Amino acid sequence: MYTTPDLVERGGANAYLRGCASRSALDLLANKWVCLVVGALSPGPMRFGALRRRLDGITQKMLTRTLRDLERAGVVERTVYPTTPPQVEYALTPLGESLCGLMDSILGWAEEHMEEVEAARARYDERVSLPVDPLPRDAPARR
Amino acid sequence: MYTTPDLVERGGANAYLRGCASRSALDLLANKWVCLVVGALSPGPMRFGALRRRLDGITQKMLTRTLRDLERAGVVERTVYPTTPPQVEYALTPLGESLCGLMDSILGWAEEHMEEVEAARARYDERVSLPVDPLPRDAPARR
DNA sequence: CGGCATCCTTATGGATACTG
DNA sequence: CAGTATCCATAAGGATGCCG
Repeated sequence: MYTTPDLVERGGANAYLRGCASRSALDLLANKWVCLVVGALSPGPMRFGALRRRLDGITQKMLTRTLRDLERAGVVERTVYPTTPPQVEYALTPLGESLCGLMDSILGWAEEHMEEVEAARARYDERVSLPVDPLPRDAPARR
Repeated sequence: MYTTPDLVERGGANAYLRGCASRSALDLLANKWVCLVVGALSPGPMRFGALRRRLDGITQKMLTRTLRDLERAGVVERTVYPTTPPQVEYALTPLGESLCGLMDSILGWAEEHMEEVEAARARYDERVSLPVDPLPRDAPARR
């Protein structure tokens, strides 16, 4: 079981309440594109087009919207070089850089555990597609 | 600037590609309720109703769906005690517990930086609602 | 108590076309 | 190049009612 004094402290009474820091942070961070953009900018500033190519599959619309949200939140900084054609470069602010560790942890967890997740899903789908298998009639039933 | 050998290694060439581990992990984890549920279960197993009360504002539908997804992914385990009325208890699996550190980091980041985010948003909204302020005409313009 | 089923509204996000 | 604007399909998610 996972517990730390800190978690007990923070997770106690009214963590997870509607307006608290964790909730608003998750409103910002619990977003696929946000995480990917921050991750992509970790190594250094990047132009719009480069970001788009790096984040395979993102549409121009979603990239623009995500970058605006992050700029507004103070996580990225947008610099326009008034050349022709225009160049727009995005970089993490110090606040944005404070997220890199987090994003890196997610990446690490992904590579360490996603296979296990896939396997669990396969087992689950296997089980639910089975006919009613009569479990042994002792202690708590697990589906 | 944030760089680690690891990040350069992992974030190189084709991280963030469509089918890779990071993408599927984000499909699972970049979800408000998923994070909150894992966080809520960190201290120990909890019954459905307790979870619902703890996660202020979640609907029964979303809680059920989230728990099913997590059960399928092997992150939580569902145990039914066939009493009347029925009791259903949810607990993190070892895989689920491997996420606690991550969730805790997010909580920590939130409490450390969300005020700064709010402030940045206020400044941003201030700036964009201003009339066209003529910037000094030197190097790169920042919006 | 812990769901599932249904209806319905809103948000998300893709495709496409146009612009400085 | 780096957007903005528009339209449209689908998904997310809330409200409500019923059930074992």
